[in-house]
Amino acid sequence: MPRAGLDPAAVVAAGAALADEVGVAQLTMGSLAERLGVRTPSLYKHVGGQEDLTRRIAVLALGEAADAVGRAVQGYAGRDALGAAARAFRDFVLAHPGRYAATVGMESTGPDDPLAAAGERLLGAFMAVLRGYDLPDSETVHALRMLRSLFHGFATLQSASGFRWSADIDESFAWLVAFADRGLRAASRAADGPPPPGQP
Amino acid sequence: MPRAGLDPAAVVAAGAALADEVGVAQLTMGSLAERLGVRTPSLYKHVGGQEDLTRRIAVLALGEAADAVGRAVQGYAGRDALGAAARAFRDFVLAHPGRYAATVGMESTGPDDPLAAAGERLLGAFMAVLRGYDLPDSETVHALRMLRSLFHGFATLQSASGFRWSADIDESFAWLVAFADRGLRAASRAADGPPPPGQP
DNA sequence: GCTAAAAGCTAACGCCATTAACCAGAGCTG
DNA sequence: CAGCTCTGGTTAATGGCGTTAGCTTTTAGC
Repeated sequence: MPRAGLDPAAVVAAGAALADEVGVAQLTMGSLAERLGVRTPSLYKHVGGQEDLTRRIAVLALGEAADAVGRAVQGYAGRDALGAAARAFRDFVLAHPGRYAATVGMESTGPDDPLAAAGERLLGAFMAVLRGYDLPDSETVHALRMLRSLFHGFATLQSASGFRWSADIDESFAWLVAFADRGLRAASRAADGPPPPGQP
Repeated sequence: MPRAGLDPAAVVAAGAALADEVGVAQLTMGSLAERLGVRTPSLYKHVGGQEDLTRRIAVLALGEAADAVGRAVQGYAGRDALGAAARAFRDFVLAHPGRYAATVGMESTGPDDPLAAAGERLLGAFMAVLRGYDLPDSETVHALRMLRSLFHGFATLQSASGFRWSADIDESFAWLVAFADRGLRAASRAADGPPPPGQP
């Protein structure tokens, strides 16, 4: 009975890959064990159970997304940084729909939860983008939430085939990024001069 | 053996209510049957199974959301309509997290799928909002997708307690709506004059 | 080499979704 | 009013999945 040589990281990585292939809802302990050439109960030597497994997959996904966005942003600022970050994030979600889906609805249990740290890193990558638009400090958190909502929403909807109409999705995404860029530049200008009027 | 007097609509309504209480992932046929004072297999006389049940819950949720947004928008235009629609949508998702969660990742099987019709109605409600900003026709679909991504993303993230920091979430939402409004007004102005320059 | 922890296995349990087969009651029909 | 039938309920059974318990074998450290 040769050993398979598994460890938690290998199990989580295989689980994430399988989730990308079949969807996180169809990720079953049995199928993952089969993929790893092992019997189902053996997995419990490495992860606490299904809940723990998807949690670790979510941590992995957030970390990878943070890396991808952070890497894409390097050397760019302003609109270019925003575009690069947006593209990197969306590409990641589309390339890894299962592991990203594992992150939605995942709540961090405490301040020392690795999930919280991974989330912070991803937020930090977007924060770096915002630094290129010199927003008032009071608005940074709002802008961050806006970007997160926008990109998370778009990626989630596209990943779920939520856009029925056949209009070009890449074109919509580019429009959306340009929209966010214009808005952020306007908001940064508002820090210098008077804010844009409420009624044109 | 007195009859419970169930019908598909009653089962779906009870399922949606239960999903709101315990989350769509914990919505089990057994718990729903117990809630209805009936044995589990009896549910199969009214719905085709769990897949069919959550599908019907999603249709119900989309229809209710469309009603709520459509009602909120009545009599308003422009920024007021956008704010009313945004508020109505978010309130709905937060009040009914379970049934809304049933809609994500739900793909309509064909053109005569009731799910498609319900989705169209919700989109139509947001389309009415966009009519207040006279965008070029070519941009309407992009703007629609932007609004959908933005609101879906925000509501989903908040519903999942995804915003860790304590900064006021209502304030962020108001900022986000104002941001979208400014951007849409700029886009409508772009239809008249030249578009805003790429580099300031 | 010996020992002990780690990593695998089989067996068993319980929950859940689903199906089959059966039964009672309500309403229509004669 | 008697009876038939359709409907909405029932119990029983099946199969899949997650999980736990207990055993065994390999590996690593002394």
